[in-house]
Amino acid sequence: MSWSEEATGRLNEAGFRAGAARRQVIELLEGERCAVTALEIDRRLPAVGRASVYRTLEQLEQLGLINRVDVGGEVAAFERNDPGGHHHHMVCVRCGRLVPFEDPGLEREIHRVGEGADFEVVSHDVLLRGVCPRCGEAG
Amino acid sequence: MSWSEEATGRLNEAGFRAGAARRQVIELLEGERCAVTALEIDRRLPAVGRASVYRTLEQLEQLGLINRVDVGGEVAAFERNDPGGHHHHMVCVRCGRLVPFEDPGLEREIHRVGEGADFEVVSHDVLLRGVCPRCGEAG
DNA sequence: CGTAGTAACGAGAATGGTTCTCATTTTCAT
DNA sequence: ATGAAAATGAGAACCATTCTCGTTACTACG
Repeated sequence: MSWSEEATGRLNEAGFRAGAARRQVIELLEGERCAVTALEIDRRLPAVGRASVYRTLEQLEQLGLINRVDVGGEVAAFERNDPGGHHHHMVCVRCGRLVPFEDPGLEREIHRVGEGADFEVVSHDVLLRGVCPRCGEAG
Repeated sequence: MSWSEEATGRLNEAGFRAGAARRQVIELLEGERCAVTALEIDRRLPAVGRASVYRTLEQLEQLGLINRVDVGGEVAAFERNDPGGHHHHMVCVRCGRLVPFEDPGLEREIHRVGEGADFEVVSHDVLLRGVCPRCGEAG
């Protein structure tokens, strides 16, 4: 079952009705492997109102179907929560490019830290900041 | 040498003049062990203009004297960069409380990931989200 | 010690992402 | 089909942040 089918099903179970705006936002997210900002979604879906974009993102986030990604504090970005594709991000401090990576060893270590903490940890984020190969060459 | 003395010295070297607004912001940060938002600083320093708060934070960040901390995408928070006290954060998803922690094993693992990456990594952040002990009791 | 040049400052306007309001449209159980 | 209630979109409101600009204050120099 694809992520968009999973998402539609979970929304139905949660008591939401069908609607064109939400369907389009979900389809767009389905086609993105990494994070997209709310405004980019809005720009790419001229037929969908801003309010609906934000509403849909909020609903999807609450159901755990997408994750919010903070890379610089300015704008929030979102990506679908694919259980098999858990990853983190490197962001280029020069050009802002966002590159996903995964690392099982790092995951194990984070899990260990969570076990030993007072908090009941439910999720985590790792962000590496640096210079991407393209900008590194450029000097 | 205290952090505020270090900061003042570095600002002098960088060619900045002395000024009352910047001094007050630095003194406030000196007294905070963890992250504070720009608006909280503004509220706590009525004699200092908003513009000066943001200007000072920008200058301190560029000199590497403070770090920006993103915990939820809404507002940016800042804390002094204490070389001996590198740490990360756990944020409570219910009450928003921010708690610092450090873990050498995790640092090693992040360093290893950075070595193997295409990026030339210059800094990193880790954020654990969960329920703090206080909120966990409350149900 | 005065002075001039210039950086630092504060008030308030502008900006831009996000959230809210509300009238209209669409869904869906009946 | 029909009607109650959810979903939607346009635009206003909101709020953190940045910008503008006239004023203040620091400091190098005389």
